[in-house]
Amino acid sequence: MAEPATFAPLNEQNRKAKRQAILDATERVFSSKPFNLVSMRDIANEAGISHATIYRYFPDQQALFVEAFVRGIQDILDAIRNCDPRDPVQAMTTVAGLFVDFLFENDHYFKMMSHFMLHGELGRDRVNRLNSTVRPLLDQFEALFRKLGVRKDTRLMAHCYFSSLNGILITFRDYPGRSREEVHRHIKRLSLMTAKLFARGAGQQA
Amino acid sequence: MAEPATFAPLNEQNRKAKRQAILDATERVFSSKPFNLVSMRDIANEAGISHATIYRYFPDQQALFVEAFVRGIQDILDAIRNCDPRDPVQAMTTVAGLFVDFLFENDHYFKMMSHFMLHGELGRDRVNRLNSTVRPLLDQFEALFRKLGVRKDTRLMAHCYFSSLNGILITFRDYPGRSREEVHRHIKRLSLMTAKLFARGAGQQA
DNA sequence: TGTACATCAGTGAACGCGCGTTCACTGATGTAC
DNA sequence: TGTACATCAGTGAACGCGCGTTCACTGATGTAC
Repeated sequence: MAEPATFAPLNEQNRKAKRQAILDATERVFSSKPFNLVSMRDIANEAGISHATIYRYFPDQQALFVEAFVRGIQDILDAIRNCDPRDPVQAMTTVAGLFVDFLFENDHYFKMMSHFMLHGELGRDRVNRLNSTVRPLLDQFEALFRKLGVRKDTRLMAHCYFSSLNGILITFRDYPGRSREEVHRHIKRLSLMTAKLFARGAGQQA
Repeated sequence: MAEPATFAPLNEQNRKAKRQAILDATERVFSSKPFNLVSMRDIANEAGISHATIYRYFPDQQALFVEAFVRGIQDILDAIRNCDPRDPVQAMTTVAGLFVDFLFENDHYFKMMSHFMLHGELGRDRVNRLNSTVRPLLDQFEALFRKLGVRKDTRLMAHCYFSSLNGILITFRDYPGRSREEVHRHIKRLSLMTAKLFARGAGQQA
């Protein structure tokens, strides 16, 4: 009874490492092809395992995708969390830039997010998992508006700001006939314009 | 040579009517189930014809969907076009309300739009067809900003406004655990807040 | 140290499904003479 | 009016494909005695 206990955590570590390896592969596949064409076989192939093996680590495809998303956006969440809030007007545009840049460069996260948002067929638990992942971002936005002097409806404003940036990305990411750089510049311009608008509008409201 | 000419238009009319009937059926199916589950067989079934018949009227599924979308959003485009622009501040919120209400009630159009935006795999011609359908909306927005006194970057502002409203819809339409009415109220509140923000920000810029 | 046994990660093959699209064919309608 | 022919809308069956998931099995590793 004592010995198995010393082995269990080791196996558990092993399992975690394998899970991470599968998530790594998932991420790589996502960056290489359109979201809707990513299959379990692709991911297994990329990870160098059989596709059946994935089901030993994740109950189904949805769970795998949700985990990959949650893990993948931690970096940008941290970056935004660490944004210097002493000059809130400046911080508004910085945050917008970070958000938009990250989701433009790593557009598979964005596609996953949109996919989850558009297809409401996720189970309650998984929706909650996604929501609590995104919540810190809204908290951060809300804190900024408060620093800007807004006293009323700060949460709603955060919602507006968040969805505006989302909207810019989804609406203009496939501008036809424009190069990737042109699209990026356009998106960046729009998001900075929006950031200023919100910063100004918030200041005025206060 | 003379007789066939008198018959041809009649057949052409017939063809048009059939096309419309198929588009009607498409619309009905879209309202009844999630966008990604709509199949050619569903639509044929709803129209009371064989699924093979659809291919006599539309070259492929994409063309059918694009046509259904273009036809379907004409109503809302007209409604927004006829919006009284004499009080531009008021018009900003009215337009936002119309836009959001319509796309919330008829969310299949919204799903189609998002789908087209997310999957850049449409041919150039079809993307252009979609774009020129949406363009009047941007024109209308731009005109409003001009009325509000904005002189610079009016097109960019219209882009911001358009994508903000889009973003609200896509971000909050599947708020988990909220009733349809609650979600609608939330979306409405956010869009009016955004409209005010833009109206104010534009006025200030002027 | 050696042997019998249990566990379990990993797997290739197969299941079952639904899809968009095509094909060969039917039959009604209109044309030519 | 009658007959042979052309056209073409409409169709059910079938094609070909790819998917998520499951299953029965293998083989390596660790355990018990």
